[in-house]
Amino acid sequence: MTSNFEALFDYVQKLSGKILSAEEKQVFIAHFKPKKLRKRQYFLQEGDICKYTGFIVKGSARTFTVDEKGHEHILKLSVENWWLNDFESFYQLTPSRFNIQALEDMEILQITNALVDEFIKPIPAFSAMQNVISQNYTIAAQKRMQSAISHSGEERFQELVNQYPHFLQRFPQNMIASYLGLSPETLSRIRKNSLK
Amino acid sequence: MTSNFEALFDYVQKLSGKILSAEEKQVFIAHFKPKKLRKRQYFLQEGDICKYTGFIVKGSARTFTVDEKGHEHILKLSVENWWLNDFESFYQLTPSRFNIQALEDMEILQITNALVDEFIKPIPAFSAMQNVISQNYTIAAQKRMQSAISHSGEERFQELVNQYPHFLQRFPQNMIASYLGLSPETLSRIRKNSLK
DNA sequence: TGTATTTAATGACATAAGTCAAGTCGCAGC
DNA sequence: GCTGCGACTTGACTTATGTCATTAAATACA
Repeated sequence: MTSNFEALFDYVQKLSGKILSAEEKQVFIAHFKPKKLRKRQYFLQEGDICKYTGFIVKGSARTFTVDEKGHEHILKLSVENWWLNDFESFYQLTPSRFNIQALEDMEILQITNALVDEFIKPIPAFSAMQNVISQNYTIAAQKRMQSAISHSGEERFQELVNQYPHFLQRFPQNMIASYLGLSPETLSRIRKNSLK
Repeated sequence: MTSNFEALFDYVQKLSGKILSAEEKQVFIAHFKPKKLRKRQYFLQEGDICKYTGFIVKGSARTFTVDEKGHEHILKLSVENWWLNDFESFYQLTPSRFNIQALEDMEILQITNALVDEFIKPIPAFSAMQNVISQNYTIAAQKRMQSAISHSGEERFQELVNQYPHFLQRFPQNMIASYLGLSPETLSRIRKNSLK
């Protein structure tokens, strides 16, 4: 049962560059709760407050909105060793504008904001990890934004192929299209043309 | 001369919710260097390493890239009480992919990464401020990204009008267009149509 | 294995946005 | 007070992308 946690420990240690003591690991085990989600099950629904943040041990999920016309727009695709939450709702305890749904059966380790603050943040490796994540995230967000305002759909697709090649195997093409801000038909045509 | 620093002190105190002691203020004054930039002058050029981060006391700037066709794309517009830097280049000391140029005459307070780490980060109010900024930035980046993949040019323009109304007075329309990922002609037509 | 559901491809057409060129306006600098 | 440049608008046209409808293929699952 504890084996679930190895992925989390490895991840924290790798990103922080610090080793977790046996006592610190026990603190993680005491407060993170293992949870399973079935494919299609919702981790969060629009309008709800994101009470938990989850570390993804296995499986994948999408974060998306639904517009007035009923079209879904995927903001984030999440896989193993990423965190699952709506950052804004989780930290500010405000109703979320997003839905988060499992795309495959998932195993996560989840915890509330209050417990993070009280027990987990004081662990130096964890707060160091948070700083690294925050820095990486900022850089990635900037790149994605630059791509969005500067590049065509075809260019954005090529960048995704280069940056996350495994996404193509793992997610249906219509999800990829939505993530890129394209219609499924357009992505289908882009792929057809780029086979030359 | 010290009056320059009041804006910075106010900003740090407001965001962190902590008061700066007289000694801490002296640490800021000792390490941040006032610098003036003339309109059109570059704070950073593509390919250079962003050695400094600057707090904007007065004036404004744009962060942009130039693509193969010679078109400029504005990623960021920065005004008073914002920080001026390329985050990625500044923290990782890698050559920047961006240009940063003054749009008006500017007064900034600048400092190197090394000096921040050694003298400024240890000030509790400053590191608290950094956490708040990082959180706000992440939320803002997520909203902007959602907008980019979900909304039309017209909708993105309306969001900008609501969120940063003063930008319209302050920046030429072609800069706004570039920030929104639109051609100047398209933005001109959007404005014309939305006058109904 | 057969059947239902999801996903992908494609054609025909509509709409959004970009491009190029021309012309106007306003203003900074000589 | 000129002059020239930058900013904005507008029209004509092109290109990219979206929409709708249909069919085919892949997949889930009973």
